[in-house]
Amino acid sequence: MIQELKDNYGHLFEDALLNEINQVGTFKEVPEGFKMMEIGDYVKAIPLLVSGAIKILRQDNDGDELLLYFLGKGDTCAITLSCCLGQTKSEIRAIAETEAKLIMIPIQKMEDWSEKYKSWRSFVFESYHNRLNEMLETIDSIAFLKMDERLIKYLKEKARISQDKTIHNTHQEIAYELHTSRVVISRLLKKLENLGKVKLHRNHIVIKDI
Amino acid sequence: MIQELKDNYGHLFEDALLNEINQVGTFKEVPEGFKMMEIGDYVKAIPLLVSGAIKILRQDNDGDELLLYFLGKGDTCAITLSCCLGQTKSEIRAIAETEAKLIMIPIQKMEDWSEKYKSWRSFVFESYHNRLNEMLETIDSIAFLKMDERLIKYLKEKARISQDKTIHNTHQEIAYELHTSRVVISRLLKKLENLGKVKLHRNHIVIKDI
DNA sequence: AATTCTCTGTAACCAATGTTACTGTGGAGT
DNA sequence: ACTCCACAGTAACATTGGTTACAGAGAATT
Repeated sequence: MIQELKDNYGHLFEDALLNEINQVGTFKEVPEGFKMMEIGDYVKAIPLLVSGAIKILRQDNDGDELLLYFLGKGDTCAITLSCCLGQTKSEIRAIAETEAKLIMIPIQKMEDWSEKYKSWRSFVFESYHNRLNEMLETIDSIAFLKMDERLIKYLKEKARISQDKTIHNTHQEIAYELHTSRVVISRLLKKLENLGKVKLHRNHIVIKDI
Repeated sequence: MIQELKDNYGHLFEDALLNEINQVGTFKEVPEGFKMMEIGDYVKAIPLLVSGAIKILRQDNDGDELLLYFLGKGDTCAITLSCCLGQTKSEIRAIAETEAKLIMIPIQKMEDWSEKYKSWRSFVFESYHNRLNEMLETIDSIAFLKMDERLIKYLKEKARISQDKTIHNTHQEIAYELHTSRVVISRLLKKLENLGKVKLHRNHIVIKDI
């Protein structure tokens, strides 16, 4: 039995299912920044995240990016599930935000387990539920918040998901994820620094009190 | 057998399931503008839409609204499914965009059918898939499009879903759904009229060529 | 016909955000 | 030490969208 499997999903899945996962799943470790899925890719396996974090990005026709949300341990990617079932192309890009460990499940098992295991069905539905809610959160942020509020929310979320009060990104990188320009981010960050909420450095930002 | 059920879902569900739906489902007809679900409501039944259209709205803490998407015939509300399973409150508001006919399914059947019927599982997963994609579309619109493009998209979508080239709304109502102000909408609509794309009237807008 | 109300058109102004351009600075590499 | 380069700070300006204010046009009511 893969230890990480038991630790992270033991309370969710019944033993028979855990055993099956153990048999057909493959363990995978990816470094920070690893591109796990690109827009247009076909999905061949369902990832169960056991440690680390993954960021999910959307891109428009002009190549403009936007961060949708982060996945943490115990999460799976509902959009991936969705793609698997429909055999459709990915609509999103997934990149490892930190180094991450995953168990990959071949998609053929999906239908099989959905019939056999109540706990698997619950897990899949729960995942969809969580992801729909994340999407609603994202929509709220874009539609109802101003850029300064979005930036604060972004910094908080990033610190939470990576468990690190220091954000290791340039202003440009943050600008990409929030779909705005570098100058705007620099401007707002400087304001936050003047308010004592962050401390700015070259290539990283330390969160003080937000 | 409810005729609308067979017409709309006959090709999707196996006969045994159709029979069960027929037995436990209740037929419901609602007028245009009927509020089918409010934020904070608990969901007691899953709606299968057989005719008409429903709009799904999001609201922030200040009461500001935003249209998420429309549901058409053959659709069900994935957010509702999601709420049913988690027994959580609704995060959205649902209002009949046109008069609509529905079949309401008690939520207890959900788990039952998920185990028994492959076609039901497929339907549920398909619904989630569609709704996630609608949400992505919505995010694209808000994040990447300017207000004039969003307005055009909105008018098109509204005409399509109601099968009517005439939009029966005031500028104020459109402004609410796009989360902007009446003046902005009036301004942009007038531009579209000058371009020959629409014809403006009191209380309604005729789409010419967009 | 006079009154009232809602809807629309428009101007003037303001705030937020995006763009362009230039500067300085620290670190990496030579 | 010198050069190069990515990164950050900042000013000046443009654009988009939001706000306020007011006028006129229908439609409904009295």
